[in-house]
Amino acid sequence: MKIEDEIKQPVFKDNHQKSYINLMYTAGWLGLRQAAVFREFGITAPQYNVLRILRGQHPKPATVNLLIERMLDKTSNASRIVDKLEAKQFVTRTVCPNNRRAVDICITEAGLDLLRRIDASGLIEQVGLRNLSDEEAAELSRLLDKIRD
Amino acid sequence: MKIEDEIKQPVFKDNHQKSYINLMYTAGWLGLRQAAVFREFGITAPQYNVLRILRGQHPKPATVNLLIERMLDKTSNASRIVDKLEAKQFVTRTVCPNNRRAVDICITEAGLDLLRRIDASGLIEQVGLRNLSDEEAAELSRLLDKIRD
DNA sequence: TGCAAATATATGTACATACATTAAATGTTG
DNA sequence: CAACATTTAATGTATGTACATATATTTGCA
Repeated sequence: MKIEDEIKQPVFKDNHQKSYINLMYTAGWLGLRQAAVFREFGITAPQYNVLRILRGQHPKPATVNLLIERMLDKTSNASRIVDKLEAKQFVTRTVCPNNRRAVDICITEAGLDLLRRIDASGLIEQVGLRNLSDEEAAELSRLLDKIRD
Repeated sequence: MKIEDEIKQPVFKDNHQKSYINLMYTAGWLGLRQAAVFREFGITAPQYNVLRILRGQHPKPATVNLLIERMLDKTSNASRIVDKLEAKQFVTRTVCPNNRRAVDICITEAGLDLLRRIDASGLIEQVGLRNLSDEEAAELSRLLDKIRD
């Protein structure tokens, strides 16, 4: 459905405004679908993103700083997301021996297993941009990079 | 900056995954900048969106249902956003006489004035997609519509 | 050495989001 | 018309977001 119909706004000031609104709307639309998948597995999207970063580091630990650097939403509160994952025993948190200000965060076997099950389900791909061709996906990424220049 | 560098992830599974992550990241990036503008005027982005919808209806009232239909994030809690706007006296809320389940929400003169000041500041345009040409903005919107098909 | 600045993380507060539930008013139908 | 279903909005709870502030540790340097 076109964005005009989705939000029942028949006319926009210009293509820039229309595209901006479409971008924010579509990100929310995708986020909702993604969240529904994660909910089946008992986590949220930010928690999933943190787990993926930790898997990328495994078996090395990550610090909160490293998580913030790599998270999609850089200003989100990594500490509290780690709190939730720790409560579910998907990560461990230990004071870093070399630098006692920092905290070493590691994904547990249960965390790795959860990611494996999510990957194996194939549900993530179904929520993605499967309607776009490879070329269209590349062009979209190019335009998005340009927005942030 | 390219998305690979923004989140320090040098390689993606495919263009679809890269583009998906880029979309979510860019929406957050734009949202942060937009929020900074609204903060200067004492409101948040969802509150601004509700005020714009109400201005579009003015002088007719809107119901909570109408707001939900037209909001960018359809699942957000329109009731509580209206609470905040009412506390700042940018909207009024009165029980609808024809249907006492519903609530008539109207933008006040102070609300209209706030929107005028935000528009006049030109700050919104500065946060938008000014790096894209008109054709690129149109192409982006087309791709986004296709994602949601 | 000692003290200020920088670093790393955690916490507090206000707001928003997501979803389930509740409460009141209205519609429907046997 | 009475019982039940539907509609409309508000509320409860858990999580996340944005930013300011606090706390502990380390570093730099006078």
